[in-house]
Amino acid sequence: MKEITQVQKDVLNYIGDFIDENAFPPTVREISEHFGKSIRAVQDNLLALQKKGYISLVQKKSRSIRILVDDREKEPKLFMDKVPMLGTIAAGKPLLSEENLDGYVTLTEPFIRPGKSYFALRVRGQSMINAGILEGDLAIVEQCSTAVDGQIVVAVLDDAITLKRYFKEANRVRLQPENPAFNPIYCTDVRIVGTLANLLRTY
Amino acid sequence: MKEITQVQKDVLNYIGDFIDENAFPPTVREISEHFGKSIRAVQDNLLALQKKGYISLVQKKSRSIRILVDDREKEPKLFMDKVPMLGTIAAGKPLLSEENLDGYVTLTEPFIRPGKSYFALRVRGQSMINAGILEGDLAIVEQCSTAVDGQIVVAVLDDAITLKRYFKEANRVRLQPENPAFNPIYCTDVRIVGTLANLLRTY
DNA sequence: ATAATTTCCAAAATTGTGTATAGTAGTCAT
DNA sequence: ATGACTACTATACACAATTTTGGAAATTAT
Repeated sequence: MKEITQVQKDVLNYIGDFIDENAFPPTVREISEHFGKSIRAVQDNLLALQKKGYISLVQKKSRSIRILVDDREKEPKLFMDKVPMLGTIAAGKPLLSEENLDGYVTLTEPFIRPGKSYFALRVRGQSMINAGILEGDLAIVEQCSTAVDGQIVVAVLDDAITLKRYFKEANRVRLQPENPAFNPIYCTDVRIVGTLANLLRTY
Repeated sequence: MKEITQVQKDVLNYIGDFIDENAFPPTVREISEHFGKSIRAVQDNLLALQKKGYISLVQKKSRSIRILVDDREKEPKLFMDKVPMLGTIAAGKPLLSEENLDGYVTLTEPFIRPGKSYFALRVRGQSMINAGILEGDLAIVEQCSTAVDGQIVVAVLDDAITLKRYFKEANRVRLQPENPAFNPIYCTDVRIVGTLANLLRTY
């Protein structure tokens, strides 16, 4: 983004403040009156701001200033998104298909990050209890197809979906529960669909 | 709120759509052209909408329509709020004072609910490990000063703050850890500051 | 039934508004 | 030092936009 001058910044911020107050943008004249300078001066300012991509203008339309980049310092708006919640997994359907969908949860940074995809999954069973993952907890899973040793992953095995700790061994993959009552699962053909990003429990 | 007619509703919704698309409101002319009716007709519509409090208009200013009540059906905006995160607890200071504050986490429904107050607390120690609450987890606590037997509460004891399961006994309160290596705390003078509402763990 | 409200039209009056003309002057990089 | 950009004044024009004037017909409430 091109740099803008202090004068241009002042004009841009005035426009932003005006819109906040009035819900519609100011006219060129209103801006010129506010700063006590000529109409042409403001025109030049606006043209410069437009050329630099900070605002857009529609030819011959009144109050057609639209702010594209708000330069005013204010709390940065935080990233927020709906994360699809998987319900019962229907055999033979893609994981995130309509059939498997069970609503959405809305989460914000820093739990989810822009540019990554997530889904949510209700934990079933006691197999991860020693990792503090209880039945009914909501697992927020970052979608990815590879994992690092020791990571908790969501894996698909014969149309079933499971949450386990991942370990790569010589010719196989070990999916390790965190509960002595459960045995590890060994498999050669396993599909990793995501890694555990967050755990959410509601009391 | 006064009822509006279908014609008025159509005009109001068109204005809303126009603003969504252009970031500035339409002129009376643009509305009249869109509906293919006279300028005066639209003026009457606008005046009616203004009188009923759905929009505001500024005399003689172009594009000065401001929508006060958006009649368009759209997804209900979900409740969202910043929850203060408590850091190290400074002795002798109120719990939610500036000194104890360590930023905010933003959460949404259904984890937090409108009308209730919350704070967040980073879990320290292993004392609740058998309840699946690990060191480093983020506890979302609903502020309240009473608890029900068996609930996990945040209690203040001699300027220290602790997360335990609450049990009322004959002449005292038992704060029960969820770890056999820890002993229960018995006290007569305990202040409950909240109950555990959610647990959030980031991997 | 009668009043009040709503909806609409055409045309004219009055302001508002974007844009243009014709300059002056300063800064900055090449 | 020369061009590119910035910033500004003052005035003028043409079209845009709000508002007014003076109606008429349909609907709704009392």
